[in-house]
Amino acid sequence: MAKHIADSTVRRLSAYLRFLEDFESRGLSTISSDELARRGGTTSAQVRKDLSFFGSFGKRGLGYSVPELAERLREILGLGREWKVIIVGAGKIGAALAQYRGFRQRRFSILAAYDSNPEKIGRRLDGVMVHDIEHLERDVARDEPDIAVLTVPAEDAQAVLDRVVRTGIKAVLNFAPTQLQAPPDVTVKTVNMAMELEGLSYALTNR
Amino acid sequence: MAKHIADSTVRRLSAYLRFLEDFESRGLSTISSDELARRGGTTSAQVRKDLSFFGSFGKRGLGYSVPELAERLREILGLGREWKVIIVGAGKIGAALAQYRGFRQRRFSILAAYDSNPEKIGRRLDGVMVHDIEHLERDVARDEPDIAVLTVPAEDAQAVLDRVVRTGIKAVLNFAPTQLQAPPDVTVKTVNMAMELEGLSYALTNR
DNA sequence: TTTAACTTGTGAATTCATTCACAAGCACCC
DNA sequence: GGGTGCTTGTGAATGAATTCACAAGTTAAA
Repeated sequence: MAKHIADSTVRRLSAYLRFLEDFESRGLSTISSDELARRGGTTSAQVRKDLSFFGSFGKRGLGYSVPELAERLREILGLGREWKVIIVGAGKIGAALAQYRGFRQRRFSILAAYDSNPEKIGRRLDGVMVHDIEHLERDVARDEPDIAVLTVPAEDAQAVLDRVVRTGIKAVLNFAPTQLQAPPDVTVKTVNMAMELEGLSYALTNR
Repeated sequence: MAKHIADSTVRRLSAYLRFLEDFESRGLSTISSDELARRGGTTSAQVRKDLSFFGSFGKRGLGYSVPELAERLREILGLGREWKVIIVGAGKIGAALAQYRGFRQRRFSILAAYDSNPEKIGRRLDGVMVHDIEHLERDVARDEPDIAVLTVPAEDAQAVLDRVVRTGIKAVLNFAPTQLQAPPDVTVKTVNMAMELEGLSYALTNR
């Protein structure tokens, strides 16, 4: 990939794809940047600029072919294949994620969960087996998961991340409310509910 | 508030506060912008600029007083008071949130959960009672919650948000993977795991 | 074929956010 | 008191993201 694409752009592409799939299922064949923008809470210029980083997919005067654009976005986002996921931390959040439909819909397949608590090891979270974290390295070498989801307490998160990174996994989704350090070739995305809540508190206070 | 403060700035303030509280508990009395930046994965200039929007809290040559800056940040973020929260949707994610420690730590107190499924109504999620959503309007009028957390299926999210907005609630944390429309005086923050996962897929694909 | 109505793709302009760079202030020591 | 070493606060410079604005391409209808 020649140019660097902003994170915000990738997030919007992801949103556009969702609308396109909705349109696709309703049998619509074309859509304009304007319509896509209205759904995505942005502007038509933004939609066209976002897409222009990757090529020109539309027809002037007409708009975009829904199935074609959807397919191109799936390609760009790397959703044309299955991604293998492990969950590290079998607490409540881990359990909620194990049954989350969004994973399957996008062909993210959950291989296993890991925990250090003997009471949890051997149980199942919605069909996902909880293994002893001591087997993490062995299992990763065997199953080659692409993504690790971290749902461990904040105080353990950095140590667990370091361990995950050493296994060679290059993508991590972190739910611990803490800033993590990782080498540059490992992508870490953090979902931080505490931060969102404080954003709401700020908004409620300063108006 | 005179100037408009960027979302990214507020998120960083939130991160700084977390480190400050950590320092506070370890009894440290001062901290430099440089140290704060190292922890927060940013630069010292960024830290100072962020704080400068709200005043000047440091001492040249010395840094910032840890308890004082923490207190100021709590004020700025509106964390000096209790916020009342309701959870709408008593599925797995709602259940995970009901027991999430981060709420209590920041004095976000969960009043109740709501669902339309008769099997869930009357049960408890970690001490939080699940009520019939038909009582939402009555209960909101009585209890005056500040924040609604939406953990309903994506296809119901907009309708439920509209209903929540009509009760007068001005802040919503949405977990449904969908773009929601709300009036400008209502702040909606969306936590979209699907989008984060697709960001990881993109990163893994384009390297 | 010509015209009218649309809509894309994209440089240029603008707005917004981050980084630079340094004067000014403070603490400590000689 | 003056010098040294640090660190803040902030205008100015840079960089990044968004919006503007319009030429160029497409369809459909007259």
